[in-house]
Amino acid sequence: MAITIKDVAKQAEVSPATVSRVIADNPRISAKTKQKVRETMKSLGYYPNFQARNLVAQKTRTIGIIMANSTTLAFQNPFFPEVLRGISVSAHNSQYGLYLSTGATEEEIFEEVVAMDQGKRVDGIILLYSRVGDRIMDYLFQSGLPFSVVGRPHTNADAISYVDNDNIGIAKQVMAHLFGLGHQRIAFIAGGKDFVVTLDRLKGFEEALAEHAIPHQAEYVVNQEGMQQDGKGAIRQLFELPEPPTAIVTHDDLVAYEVIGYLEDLQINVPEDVSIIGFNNHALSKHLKPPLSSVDICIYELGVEAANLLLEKINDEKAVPRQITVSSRLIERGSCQGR
Amino acid sequence: MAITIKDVAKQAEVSPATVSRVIADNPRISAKTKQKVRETMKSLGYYPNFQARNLVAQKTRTIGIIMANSTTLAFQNPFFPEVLRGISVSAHNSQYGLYLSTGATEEEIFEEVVAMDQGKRVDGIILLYSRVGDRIMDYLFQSGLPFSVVGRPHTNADAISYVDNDNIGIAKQVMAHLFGLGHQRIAFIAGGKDFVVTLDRLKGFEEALAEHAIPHQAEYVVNQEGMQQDGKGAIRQLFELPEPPTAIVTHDDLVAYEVIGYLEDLQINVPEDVSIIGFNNHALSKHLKPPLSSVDICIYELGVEAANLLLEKINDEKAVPRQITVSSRLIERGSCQGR
DNA sequence: CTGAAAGCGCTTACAG
DNA sequence: CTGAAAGCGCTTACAG
Repeated sequence: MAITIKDVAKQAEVSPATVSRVIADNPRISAKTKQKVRETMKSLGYYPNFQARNLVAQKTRTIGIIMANSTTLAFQNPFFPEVLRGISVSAHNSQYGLYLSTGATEEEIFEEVVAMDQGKRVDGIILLYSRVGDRIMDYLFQSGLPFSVVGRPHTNADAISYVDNDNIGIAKQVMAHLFGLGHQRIAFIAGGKDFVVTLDRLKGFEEALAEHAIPHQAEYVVNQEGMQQDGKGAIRQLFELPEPPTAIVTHDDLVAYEVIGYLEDLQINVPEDVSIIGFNNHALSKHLKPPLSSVDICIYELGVEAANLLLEKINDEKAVPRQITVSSRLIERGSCQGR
Repeated sequence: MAITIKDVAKQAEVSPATVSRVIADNPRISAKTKQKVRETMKSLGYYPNFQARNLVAQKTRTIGIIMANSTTLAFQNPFFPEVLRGISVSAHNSQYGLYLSTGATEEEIFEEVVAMDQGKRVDGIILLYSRVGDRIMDYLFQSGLPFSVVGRPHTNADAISYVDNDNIGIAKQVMAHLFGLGHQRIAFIAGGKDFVVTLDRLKGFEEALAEHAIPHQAEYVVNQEGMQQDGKGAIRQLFELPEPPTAIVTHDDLVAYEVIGYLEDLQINVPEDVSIIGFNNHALSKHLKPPLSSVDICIYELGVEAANLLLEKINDEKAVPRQITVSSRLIERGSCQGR
């Protein structure tokens, strides 16, 4: 059996209450007593039991992290580890621990969220994604449990603390860059279509076209399902169009390189024949050939700020929901060319 | 205030003890009572409080995950998310949750491990790496807390449950493949030098050379520190040797592509001038040019088995330590050529 | 088959 | 400045 507060109390010849107060560094305890109790704790190797402490304190100093369905490609790209790194740093600074969802299906994850909330397993939750009509977000919204989101919520956004990039704006900037190089026929390889980030970037894409009076052709948009089922075929189709694109924007660098691979098979060269821009600025993108122009969305900062927003709500019951826009910028490399 | 067991008891007109037994599905409770209590739980929206339950049960149904220093490049490559996915699946199947270390330095992580153990915050720990002379491993070994390791422990390996690839063997296989293609001067870009996985692969590398009576040249081994400080310089140096290598083995695919980038800058072509093989079989490696020959180490399985080993120890106090070797195999693509 | 009581290891008003 | 007591929300021998 582990050392308890009673063992320390007995050994130090004080009451358990006093030991507890020494742990909490209560100012009403004399320096002498504190000293004595602390020595005893040390000599006995005492460590407070978290379960007991949490039970009476009615809090856990733990943050729940909800990630999207782990069977998706979410795990392939570096978004998850990088955002987690940001969250870790912020949580660690405030002495919070991290509890991870493990479910593989949306149903399982939903159950976990309910259990985390109702079972008082965490003090708050960070939702690592935002999708349209998400049960989990709806549940959190009505639960009263503090939470924050990485990504703009599709509904009730004003009433929710979240971090996001200016996805519409950055998509327009990417388009402006391509327009500036003389491109008019631009394809867009989009992420999962129920993710708000996808909708926003697509909106920026379309707005940019509209502002330049370029008609929006649906064939130029390839959705994630199309890429996953038959990426090669999807790209081939794109270039069998009567007017094939001269530039491609993809929602992720890894996808960009996958596309570049298919293009090489089709004898289409990047950037000579077609320009390409990715998102997420993968560590590899500056080393590979061609070096990829990519949008750095500052994933680490997204994580840090999401954790900060959550901690703000945890620490202050009536903190007003805040929204943080993390900067993003296009990093130009060698994958685009004027025409 | 949340609904407690007492509320349910009152409403269902039974004792709290009975409600507790219904939750545990105790066979001594009549079907009728169970039915009644369950209905009441549902109608009140009752959820058991984990803290309370854990406190009395003296266990947490939570697994602690210790990852290496998050400031390292560990986060760049897909090992971490993939091994975590394996652990998640196994943990979820057994209804265990995951608690993550957040520390940025070894000291911080050590403190967390102690807190997880002494504070009874987790039922066991999975250590995601194995390095020489690791305080954390030593602590766990003497603590009595169940734990398992991804990677062979450097000391006391027989007394510890761990999963690993046959790193010596697979390194030798990689070498045999290159020998078979006629390569004799082979460079090795190694991982962190205090990781056991690095030592094992290096051992396989050296044994293979010895078996082929090829002298081992220290200049052909580039360690991680060298790559991180000045990767480009390190590769240039390699090819300024009087007898430059004709093949390169790297500890990770991403590093392989980084190297390939430097080689292109040096006007050295892969695979015509130099062959290259990576480890970890990154999702991208089949799409990129050149498609990279790579060792698939089955990261997901490593995670699954590490979790299984831990659960085995958690569920059976006196379970004997077991070691699991997860298969690994070289996947040949276009990055090697005979000479 | 069910209940009353004790207890898991803490914290925190309430007294003094 | 310190202690005795009650209580956080459960579980589990012990009775009956």
